[in-house]
Amino acid sequence: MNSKKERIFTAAIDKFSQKGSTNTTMQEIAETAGVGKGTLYRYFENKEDLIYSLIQYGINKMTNQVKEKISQVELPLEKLKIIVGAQLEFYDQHQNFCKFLTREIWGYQSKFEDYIKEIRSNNTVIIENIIKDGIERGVFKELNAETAAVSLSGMINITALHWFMFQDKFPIEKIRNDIIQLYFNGIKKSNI
Amino acid sequence: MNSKKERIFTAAIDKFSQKGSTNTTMQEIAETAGVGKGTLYRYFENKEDLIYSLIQYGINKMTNQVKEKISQVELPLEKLKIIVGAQLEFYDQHQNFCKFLTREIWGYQSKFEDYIKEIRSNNTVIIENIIKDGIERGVFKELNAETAAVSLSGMINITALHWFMFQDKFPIEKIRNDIIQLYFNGIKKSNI
Amino acid sequence: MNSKKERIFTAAIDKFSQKGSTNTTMQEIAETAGVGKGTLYRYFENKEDLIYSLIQYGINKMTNQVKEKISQVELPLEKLKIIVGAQLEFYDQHQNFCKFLTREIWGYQSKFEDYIKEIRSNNTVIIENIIKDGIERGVFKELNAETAAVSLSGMINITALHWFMFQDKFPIEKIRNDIIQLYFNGIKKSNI
Amino acid sequence: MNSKKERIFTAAIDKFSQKGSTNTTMQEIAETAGVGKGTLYRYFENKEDLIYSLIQYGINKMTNQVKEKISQVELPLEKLKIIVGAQLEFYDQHQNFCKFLTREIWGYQSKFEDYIKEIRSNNTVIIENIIKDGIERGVFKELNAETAAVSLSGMINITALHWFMFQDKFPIEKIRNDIIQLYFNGIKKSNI
DNA sequence: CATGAATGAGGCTTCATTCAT
DNA sequence: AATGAATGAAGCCTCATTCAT
Repeated sequence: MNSKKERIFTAAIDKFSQKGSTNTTMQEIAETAGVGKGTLYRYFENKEDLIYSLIQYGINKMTNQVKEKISQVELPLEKLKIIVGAQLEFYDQHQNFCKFLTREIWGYQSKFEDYIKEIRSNNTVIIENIIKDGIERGVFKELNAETAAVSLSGMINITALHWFMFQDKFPIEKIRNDIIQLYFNGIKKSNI
Repeated sequence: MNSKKERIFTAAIDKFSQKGSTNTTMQEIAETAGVGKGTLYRYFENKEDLIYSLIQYGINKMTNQVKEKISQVELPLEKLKIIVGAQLEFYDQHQNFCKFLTREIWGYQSKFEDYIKEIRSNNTVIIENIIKDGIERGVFKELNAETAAVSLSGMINITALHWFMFQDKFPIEKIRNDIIQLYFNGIKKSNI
Repeated sequence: MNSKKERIFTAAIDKFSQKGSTNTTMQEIAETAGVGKGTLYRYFENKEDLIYSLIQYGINKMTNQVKEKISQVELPLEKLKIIVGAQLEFYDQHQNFCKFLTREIWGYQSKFEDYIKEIRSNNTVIIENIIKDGIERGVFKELNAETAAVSLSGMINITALHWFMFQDKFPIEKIRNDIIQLYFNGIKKSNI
Repeated sequence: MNSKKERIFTAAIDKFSQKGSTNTTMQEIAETAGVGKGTLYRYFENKEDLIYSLIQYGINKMTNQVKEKISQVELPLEKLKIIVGAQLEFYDQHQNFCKFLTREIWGYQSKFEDYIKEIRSNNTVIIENIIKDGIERGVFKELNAETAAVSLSGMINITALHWFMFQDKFPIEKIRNDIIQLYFNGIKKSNI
């Protein structure tokens, strides 16, 4: 990856996460990246392309990181545990990207449609498949796998976002344990 | 509430949810509402004010609806059950507002900060308090109440959004049951 | 003169003199006059008409006041003395109108052309004729009467404006004497 | 001075003098200058800044021209003579600017306040000081120096404006002599 | 008669994009 | 290849004017 392109990526994520993509000017990105405005257009067709590329780049990075880790274990339960940890870790390392992504993904219908589908298939579907596998193996309850998968995604994503925005520190281990506990066994105390 | 103001509200939510607030022009809103451009400015100081008012109006409506319903039961468990149902119901009735809100709320610190705080205290905190109550009563596990509350919010919110965007129908009862089941007892099959 | 029309006139002069006619809205005038916005249009065709009428009204008032006074004396010298005093007095009584007028008169070419001509013939020409008369009678030097007339106008007008803007009080008698002294005998000390 | 900035200056003066600054659009200025609308904003922060800069630029130019000339003579009488000539000359060379300036300077307190003060101190005060000097030396009458200075300014300014607007030619030498004659010795024929 | 809600033309300004250097 | 001056489409907002009440 070209180092100048990386600088632009970083600058763009930085700005986008602070002010949103629409409120960030190409000028600002160029300045932050320390390149000329015209240079942006050597690496990206236009602003939209920059946003798309950014989403794709980040999603791929995150998905690959997650995929690699879950490939090392076999059981659905273990896989989900790893996903929660890996996802939180990634968000922690890339808070800005996380904010940016959340905002861009739940937004437009039209143009981003395809990208969103792709993100979905790259992300939620992974979880969905693990859950289906778990249901088949008889270790998970017979819930709608899609709902269950999206629920987990929502828990992780929104909790991370919430902590970023309203708290100073992000106690990742504690949060991970709570989410796993919650998602696996529920909030109710088992009253043997 | 003035009927023309309501028309503007509706038009704005409609457009904002489709294209995001920044990509929607005042012109478009006026046209959709069937009023003149200048009329918008009789009811709202400027575009920002329109967005603020919209968030506030919707949040209040939702919160009131939820608050009223949970006041009718006593047990934390029952309260949470009702919240899941009421929240999904509201989202179902106001899909566009739900999309708009999710998009506006997550992302930037910005000038919306205060509103977001308020929204939080009006919404997540309700859940948080119920959970704290449940923990004290010994019916809920000793998790971080904040994380647990935000997790539930995330589950409901993102699941609803997901169904709106990727599926034709919104089987509210089924989803409600799945989420409650998941949140109360977890995904793991109890292996007595 | 209708009292409501007078109130509008007064309000308009007040606002116009403070912010200029272009920066004053019909709304403001209506509010200051204590009437509805629509009412303005019962008395004036449009904003331009209001400005025109205002200029005309003020000029007429001033000219009449001056004309009446100079008709009481015969000699050119006496007439000029009276004009200086009367003009300063009028400006003093109608500072706002004076400011407004100066700004409007030395402005546009096009539309106001006719009005300006009229103002000129109503005002400067009076002085010009007195000067011509004085030259014929041999009491005034043989200067270009037009230049001499406009010069006096400029002296009076700009001096008044200057005092309004940069000094708290307007010592009208002192200024009148200085201007007369200056205009009649010049600044040079007569060196016997 | 950047040539494109000069072109904008010239275009702005041209338009402003014809229609007043408030009735001139940035669009028009851009077109007249032969540049794009956006280009104006590379050279001036906004319309107000353009007006300010214009006033300042012109005033400085005029004042410098005058100052330089009067520095070459010593006697108050000579200095004033030169000022009348230099000022008329400048107005003649920059008729449009003269119209623009007169219009902008007189009228409102507003935000231009500071600039007007500066203009005053750069312009009228020069005359005022010469007059004070002359009074001390015993060659000028003991009039209020401020009134005397502003009077001369008014004579020159308004006479120039008058000739520009109502006459085809501007017989600068003749006007200069008349004004000097008038200001030095008065209109009254000395009756030995 | 009087009012003020409603309108939309038009002004100022921003910013993605181009292109000459 | 890199730059940033230049551009003009497009957005927000104001305000003179109209007209139903």
